[in-house]
Amino acid sequence: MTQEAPGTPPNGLAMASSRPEHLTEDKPDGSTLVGVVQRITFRNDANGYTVARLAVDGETGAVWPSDGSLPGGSLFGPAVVTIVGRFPSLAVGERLRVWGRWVDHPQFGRQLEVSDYAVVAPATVEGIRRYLGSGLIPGIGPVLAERLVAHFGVETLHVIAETPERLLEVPGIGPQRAEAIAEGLRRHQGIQQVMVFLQGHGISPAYAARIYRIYGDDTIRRVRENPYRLAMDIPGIGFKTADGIARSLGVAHDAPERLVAGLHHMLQEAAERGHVYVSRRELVERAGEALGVAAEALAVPLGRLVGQGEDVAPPKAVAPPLAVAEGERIYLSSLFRAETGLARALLRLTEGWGLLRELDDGARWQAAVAEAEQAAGITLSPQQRQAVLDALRHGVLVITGGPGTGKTTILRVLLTCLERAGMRVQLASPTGRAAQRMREATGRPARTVHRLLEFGHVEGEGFRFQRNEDRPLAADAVIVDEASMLDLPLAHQLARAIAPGTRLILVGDVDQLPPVGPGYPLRDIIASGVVPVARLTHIFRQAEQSLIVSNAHRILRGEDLVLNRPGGDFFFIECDDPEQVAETVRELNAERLPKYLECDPIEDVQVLSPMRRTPTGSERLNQLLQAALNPPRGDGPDPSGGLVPFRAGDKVMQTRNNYEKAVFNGDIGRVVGIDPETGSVWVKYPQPDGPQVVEYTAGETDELTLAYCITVHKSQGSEYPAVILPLTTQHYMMLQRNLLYTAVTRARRLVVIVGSRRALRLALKGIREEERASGLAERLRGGAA
DNA sequence: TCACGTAT
Repeated sequence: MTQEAPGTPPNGLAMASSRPEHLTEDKPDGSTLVGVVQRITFRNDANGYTVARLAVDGETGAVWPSDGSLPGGSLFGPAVVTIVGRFPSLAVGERLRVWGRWVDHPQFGRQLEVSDYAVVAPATVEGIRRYLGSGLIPGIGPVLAERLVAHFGVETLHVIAETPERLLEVPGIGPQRAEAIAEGLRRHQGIQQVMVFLQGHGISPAYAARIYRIYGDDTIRRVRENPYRLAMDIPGIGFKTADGIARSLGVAHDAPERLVAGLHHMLQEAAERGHVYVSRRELVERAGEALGVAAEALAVPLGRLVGQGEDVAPPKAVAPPLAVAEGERIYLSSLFRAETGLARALLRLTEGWGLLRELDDGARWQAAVAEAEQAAGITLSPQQRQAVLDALRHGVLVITGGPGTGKTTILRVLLTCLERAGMRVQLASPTGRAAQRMREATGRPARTVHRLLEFGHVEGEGFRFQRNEDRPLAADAVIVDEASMLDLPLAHQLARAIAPGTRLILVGDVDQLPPVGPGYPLRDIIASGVVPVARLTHIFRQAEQSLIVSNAHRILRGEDLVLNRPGGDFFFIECDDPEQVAETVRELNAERLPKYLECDPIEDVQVLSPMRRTPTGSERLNQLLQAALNPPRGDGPDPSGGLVPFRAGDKVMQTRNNYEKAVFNGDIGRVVGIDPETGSVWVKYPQPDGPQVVEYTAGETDELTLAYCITVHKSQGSEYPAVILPLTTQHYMMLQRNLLYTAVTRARRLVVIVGSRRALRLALKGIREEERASGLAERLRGGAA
């Protein structure tokens, strides 16, 4: 005999309210049952799909199959039925009310397909014991559950929820334990309720859990209030998901919050493509199309997005507007702040230095440079010497030039000069690997810009940069290499952390690939004409007649390339079929190039692909090249039994910075050993002071990928004797001048492009190239912020 | 599912 708690039980455990509220108590077309979960037969944690056995209560208004047949059980005992459906979390012992439809499964017989369910308070001692002991409630296991139930009986749940202090009556439970138990139960019930609600609107359990972690018990209220907040607050949920939830909640197609969120989403999408702002007209047109509303309907929402027109909806809280309108340009607020802040900081850094230049005829520094050259055993060209002098005499300087123009040489002399003058210098770069190269080139410590600015977790504030105008970097000069990789937000963080009086020197090649994030500050700073720029054009490294060098310049100008000159260093093999391209790449790498250059096919040849996927992408080519260049030895089974995805001898690349191992994203090495027992892998990396062998445990090998072929993006900042570049029209999206330029300039001795003429032409024309919208150059010229 | 960086 069971008694279902009448109405809403005193402890609030009956969870009728946990059901999506749009559902009525009984569905006319289905069945409803109440029972205790006996056993979980099957469960898929990824989507919550569960098959369980439910021991059905006697008189709870159960609706049985209309043909009168009893599903399972007997006429006399409690019926045990199979229920099937999606349950975000379910524990043995839980008491459920389920709604659903009877189906006859060919293999498993009659079962209830559950469309909705609610957790009901377990009302029997046994039910409560099983529920609490299920392990689903943090802090309570079977033993403790037993003790609690033995003491409080059917009142147990009521006691925990309402008068947790009474838990102290149970021997062995102290105040802390009592608190933990109450909290555990409350939390579990909260999660249950939220899970059911979110599930009802088509959100996967994984996301539901994430949402609950952030919104807590406030979840249902907040999601109902404005589902579009999810897109902003929950990582991984974008506008599209939020829009789906909104639709399910019945939010109108032209509801103001939908349109505001849609506009915001368009701005974010533009930022992902590198744009700092979007013109009002383009924003409204594109958003109108995407949202399926007339452009005119967006005028008011746009006003609300930029913080105007509070009359539309009274502000609920004093939240800063998401966007800023400046004339016809609409910015995301964060990017507007970054752009104006960067301009202001740079202008402030350049101020006051003019006076120094006038007072100082430069003689003092000229002498210092000459001394430094001597000390370093380097003779600079006049162009290079001028760059060093400019760096010493200006607040901000850009040094830009392509590969081989001597940026590293300048860096060394400049550093010597500054240090001899007793100045403190800080070296940094946007990537860990570039910082590592800087360390090697200068013999001085160099860090990522993030580490320089002490990016890290601050209690109660999340992640942020801890160096800023209030706590600037202690240095007389900050030198940043590979500055083309700085995006607008990072450049802003950097500039604001530099005190007036500290020199900022940005070194980079502005023709390489644009940064990952929005904006292209190095390009804009140069274009503004406000900051002195030292342009290095003279190429020392490669012979004048090198086609690699001259073709690199042709690429930048969009001109046709000079190809296949006998004895030359720049070849094009025409090939239209992607499969044939892949085969040609393999043959070149494995056979022809090693012979032609008398070099090692793995160490000295690097295949670069514009993409990862496609038949000529890095993933496929890696498989092909691994088989060709490092075939399995012997024909026995893989000695590691498939535990290790690599073979001894494989060329591999580290894919994220690992300071503990001192290996950085983009480092390439060779597998020198594998332990088939433990799955450990040893990789040898070349280092200036001799190769280093690094151990990876089985769990760490996911930091590595095969590197016979890598993407052009990953190759940025590296050089190789020979480069092979597959180029097909399947790479359409990626065919840009910067990409071709970057790929080609990675090669010291030889470049071979394999692909279609059309693809090459597309890349030269930069057909897909989109100028990044940015107002930084104008702002710098305007002199104001 | 274009590609790419940083941080715990």
